[in-house]
Amino acid sequence: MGRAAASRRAHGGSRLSGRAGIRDVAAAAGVSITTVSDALNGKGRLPDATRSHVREVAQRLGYRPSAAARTLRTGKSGLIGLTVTTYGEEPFTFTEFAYFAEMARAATSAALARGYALVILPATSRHDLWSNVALDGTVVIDPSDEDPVVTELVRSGLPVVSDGRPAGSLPVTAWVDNDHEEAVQGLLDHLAEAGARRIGLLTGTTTDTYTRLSTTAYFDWCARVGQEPVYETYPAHDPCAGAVAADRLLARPDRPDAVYGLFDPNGTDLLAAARRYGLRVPEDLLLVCCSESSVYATTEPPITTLSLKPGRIGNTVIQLLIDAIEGIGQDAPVQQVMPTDLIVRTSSQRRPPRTTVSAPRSPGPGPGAGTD
Amino acid sequence: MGRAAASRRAHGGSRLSGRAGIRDVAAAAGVSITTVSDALNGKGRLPDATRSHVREVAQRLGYRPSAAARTLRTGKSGLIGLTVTTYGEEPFTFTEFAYFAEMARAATSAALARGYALVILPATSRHDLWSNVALDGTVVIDPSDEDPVVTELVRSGLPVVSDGRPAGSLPVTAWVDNDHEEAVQGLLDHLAEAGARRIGLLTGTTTDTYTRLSTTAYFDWCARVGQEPVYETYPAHDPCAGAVAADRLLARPDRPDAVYGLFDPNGTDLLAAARRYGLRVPEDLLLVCCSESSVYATTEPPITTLSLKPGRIGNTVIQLLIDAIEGIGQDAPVQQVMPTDLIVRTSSQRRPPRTTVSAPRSPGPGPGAGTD
DNA sequence: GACCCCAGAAGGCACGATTCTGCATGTGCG
DNA sequence: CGCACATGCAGAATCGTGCCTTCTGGGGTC
Repeated sequence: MGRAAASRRAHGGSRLSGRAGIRDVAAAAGVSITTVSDALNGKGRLPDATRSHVREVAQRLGYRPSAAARTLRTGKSGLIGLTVTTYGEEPFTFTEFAYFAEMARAATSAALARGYALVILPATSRHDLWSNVALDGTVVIDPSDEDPVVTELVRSGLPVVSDGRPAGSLPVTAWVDNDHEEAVQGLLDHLAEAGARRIGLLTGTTTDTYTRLSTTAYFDWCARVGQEPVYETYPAHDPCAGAVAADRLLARPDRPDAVYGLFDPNGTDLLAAARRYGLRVPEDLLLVCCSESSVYATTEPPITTLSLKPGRIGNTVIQLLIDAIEGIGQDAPVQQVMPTDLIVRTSSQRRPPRTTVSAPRSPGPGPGAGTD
Repeated sequence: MGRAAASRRAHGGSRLSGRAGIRDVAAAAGVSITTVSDALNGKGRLPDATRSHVREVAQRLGYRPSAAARTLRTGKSGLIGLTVTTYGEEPFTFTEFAYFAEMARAATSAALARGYALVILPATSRHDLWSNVALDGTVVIDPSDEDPVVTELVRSGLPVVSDGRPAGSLPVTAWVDNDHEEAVQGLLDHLAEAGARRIGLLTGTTTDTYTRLSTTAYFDWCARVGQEPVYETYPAHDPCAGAVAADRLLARPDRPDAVYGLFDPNGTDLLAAARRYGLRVPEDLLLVCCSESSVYATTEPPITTLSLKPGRIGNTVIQLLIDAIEGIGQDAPVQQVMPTDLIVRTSSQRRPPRTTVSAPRSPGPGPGAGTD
């Protein structure tokens, strides 16, 4: 008892710390600390009268439980890491493309709805930073081959869900990805149906799975239909290099009559290159690029885009991760393949469906904000 | 002593908890907990031999200090909230525009360099979420009038630095903003010099300071040069409404011969509207919009943009916030105004500087990734 | 020889919440 | 009337680390 009394005296009520603690609430409500905790968390067996009384006192004192103390005790922080792999030497290319922005938006929203918050953590950050924040789990976007950070995370026992198939044998808890093979094949079929005889590819030099799978699918399709591959590569993190590569592709002697660009800015790059060479789109050149940007609805001409539906991916990734954190649905499949969406516009149709230009951003199945 | 022994026995070494704690390191190194803590944090007075020995043992055991315990003890979590105000009823429009993306990128990078991580927290999230994460400070992007979340944060004693002047008398710790008056006036002068007689404005219905200051600057400029204001407003969070408003503006009987669009997508919107009405850019219509997107370098024609330099803003905001958190430089000015950058392209020049189209994305003073 | 000083290391409290254990008090039933 | 049982609540251990305080020798000085 002597120790308890000394301890209480040392606290000195709510004078020392600016904010009210659970002890202050207990004292003000005339109950014990246990009762306050139980009343606020709905845990113990208390009559409604006590419960509401405690809640009211806590509200009046402006009591906010300490996140650090709760995390220390329960072992759960309610924080999810959002790891963005950096490309090359670039300091941090988060949201370089609209994909990341939309994916992060959906992930944040989904996490918030289940009571979690997202912490942005680039993969290149030093390890001491990772240990400086208590995470319940991590989302990894496009993990590269044998990412040391991911390996470290998994070894420390944290659930890790990746956006994109993990390369190599990265032991992630679960992953979500698009069906890139089907997407590329369907898109190439679409171009061939529109009259393309030789389809070119603008792709990247990076080794992430998206680039590799899409490029492989292109080669497979070429082999199947008996076309010689026509492609140019460039480091995807360098926007200037993309414009140069687009130029190279259209300057080739075996110039393609249709091009698919793997990265977001390729659409405008290819359009500018086509103008330089006097190629009309879609009459002389069919164009498709993978992008989430809405600018391609209003370019001249509007450009057909392949949407990876990053919103749906971000949402799914978060659901899987939180399920793993909370230990529910462990028997569910740990990998999930999601469809893509080809938004057909003028640039990939030899005969435009209408001669007059359509109304601006018609409310049809356009690139509207699909929040599902 | 009896209590200590019982306590140590209850722990049972590193069996119970999967990860090694500081006690395990102390036991393995044959020293006390205090010595381990001092050795790893470089705090006490220890010979280098002991220090390196402890470090080696900790390394061998894979010891990672508990972030929660450290936060509880020190009161500092190393986490900074990144608050994004939501527009209207939209669930969460984070990175709707390239501005947010670039600003968040720079802020993340700057915070990381000083040992902090960013937590994404929409302003509409319920209060219980805010108390669920221990923050050392918060960045608020474009706080609206008397934002309840900001008021709550400031009252809880946390440093709050806002991107954009706080509306009303929001008592933020510091703020950073562009010189919007000067930017708009300089831009309108530029258009007038290019031959514009009647300059229109495409602006928003929201009450954030950016919109208000820019619109006011437009009205002031009009009053000064004796031009009747010609403007259309629309809810900035709705991309479709932007296209419609652009259409409205060009359909007016007093059609302007130059337009400034306050928001990122306005450039393509106005370009599309001009095409619909058969207006040539820049011959019949001069165009400028505020945007950080690089697509305007390759549109037909390339569009002059006003860059707010979000990277610099994000970096400055973080520096100010961390300075306030760590209590250094309190006598420094708590508000900082930063210049903007007008990137002049074809759309605002009556006489293009060269008759031939320039090379793609020339390495000149273009919208390159200025990371400073 | 007594005294002080100081490097080096250990002891133990406290951060603020959760939660297990357990006591006191009503209530139903044999 | 007594025992089993549910209810309402308090005490105290505990999470893992930081740091304030204390202890212990060994060497130097008067």
